[in-house]
Amino acid sequence: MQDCIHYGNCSICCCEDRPSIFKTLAKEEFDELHSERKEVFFKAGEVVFKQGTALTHFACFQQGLAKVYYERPEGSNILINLRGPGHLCGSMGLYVDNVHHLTVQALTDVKICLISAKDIERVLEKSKEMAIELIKLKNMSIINLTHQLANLTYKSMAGRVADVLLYLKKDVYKSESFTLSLSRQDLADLGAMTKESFIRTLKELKDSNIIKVSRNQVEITNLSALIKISNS
Amino acid sequence: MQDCIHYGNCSICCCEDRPSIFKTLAKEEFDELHSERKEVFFKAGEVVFKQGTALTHFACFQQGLAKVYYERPEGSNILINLRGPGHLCGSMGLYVDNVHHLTVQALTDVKICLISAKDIERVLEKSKEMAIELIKLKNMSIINLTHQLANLTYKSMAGRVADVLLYLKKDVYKSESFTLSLSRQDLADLGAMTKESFIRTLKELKDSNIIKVSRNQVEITNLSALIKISNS
DNA sequence: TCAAAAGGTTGACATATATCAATAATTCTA
DNA sequence: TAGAATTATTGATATATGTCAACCTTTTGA
Repeated sequence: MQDCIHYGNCSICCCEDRPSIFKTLAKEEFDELHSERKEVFFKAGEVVFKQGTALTHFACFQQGLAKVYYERPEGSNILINLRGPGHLCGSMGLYVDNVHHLTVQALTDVKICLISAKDIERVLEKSKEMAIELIKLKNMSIINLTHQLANLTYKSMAGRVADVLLYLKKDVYKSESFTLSLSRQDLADLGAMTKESFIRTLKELKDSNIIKVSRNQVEITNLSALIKISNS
Repeated sequence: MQDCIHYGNCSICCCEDRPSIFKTLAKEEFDELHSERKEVFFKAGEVVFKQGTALTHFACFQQGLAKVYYERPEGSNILINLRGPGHLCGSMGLYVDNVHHLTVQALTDVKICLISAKDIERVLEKSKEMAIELIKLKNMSIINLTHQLANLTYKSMAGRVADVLLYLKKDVYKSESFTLSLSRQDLADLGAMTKESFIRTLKELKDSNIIKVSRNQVEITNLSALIKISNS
């Protein structure tokens, strides 16, 4: 990674795991995005982007955790994914309708860089490398969504709960034990089930000594068993 | 639309509704893709792309209909969408792992242009317009998949069957009456349910005089009622 | 043309999951 | 710190959907 050419920390230059689309930029284009960025702090519970509103900025996450969900007309939510340091978010409506199609809400206090969509568009016109990186990112999203579609529609509850736990371990907390900043309802929304069902299935995993749970503390004690269950 | 500069018909120049990513190309880049294209015919039932194989070509559909599905390890399929004239398909693994993540199978006899992924990559390096069009296409896919995720996980069977019928009307056959080239199992896979459940629900719609069905002939007779059901 | 195969339909039944209601635990706030 | 509000948990029950088996219809191929 090239040395940082700017003072302070920001997700588009200094963050160890900044979004890949910013890694290939020439200094000039980089500066264009960097100088116009806005660093913003959100408190837990605050909404970063609201589904249906105009897409004016992208978010680069620096610190904290947020949930990204689709709000169904009748009120139920489907939680699509969680976003943390190094993640880009909010670009789904770009070149389509310039509207946010999902709501992003902070789960913990969060620090993000807001980058103007207009600036991104301008740089995309100049940097084919960034455009290609963005295509790559989009394809990765599509692959993920396809797997989610298959998993959420065909797996049993046990499999889906296992998937949720494995997702938290692998992509969110990067450890086999972690302290949740999500509510039981959030976890249930991630697995496309009711919170009662999630809780019950979680208890079964606990009773089988595959995980330890107490309040928001989770530890996966038998990973291979959990992986096996995730296939059901 | 600019006049066709080539003899014959092909999905990247003459087709009225050719994929939008080819509409902005300069003559030179256009020729590069055009001269290397391969026109191929598949018979109903033949596999165009097989999940897991190397992504060497994209497909531009000219005639016929194909189903795109994800094969689950245990054998059940989830049918993601249908592809017909003007549709592009097979680019999901581009810049990621260059592997096909879905299987594409002809439902009717099908005519497609195969365009080398290498050629596409080369042109993407030159044409920012095409890169931007591809980003747009990817975002549209992501928006669709998000809606599918929400619909398939939270709607009742009746709502999902209605969605399937409305999808066929709006995006596939573009008419309120049509002759299916999909089996009942395919339709069920589109709605994430068993074929028995699909058939039963279809019968309820028929008995309520919302649709007429006999074998592969379908007619939507009460569209507003069907739309109302699709929200349940 | 007939038998076999494939696909479609229906019914009886099992079961996974949601719903509703009551209680317990935790957190917020005055 | 107490009471209120939110969140988590558990149990009883309802219900939507899947499973299995039988039968019917259409297509296929010798």
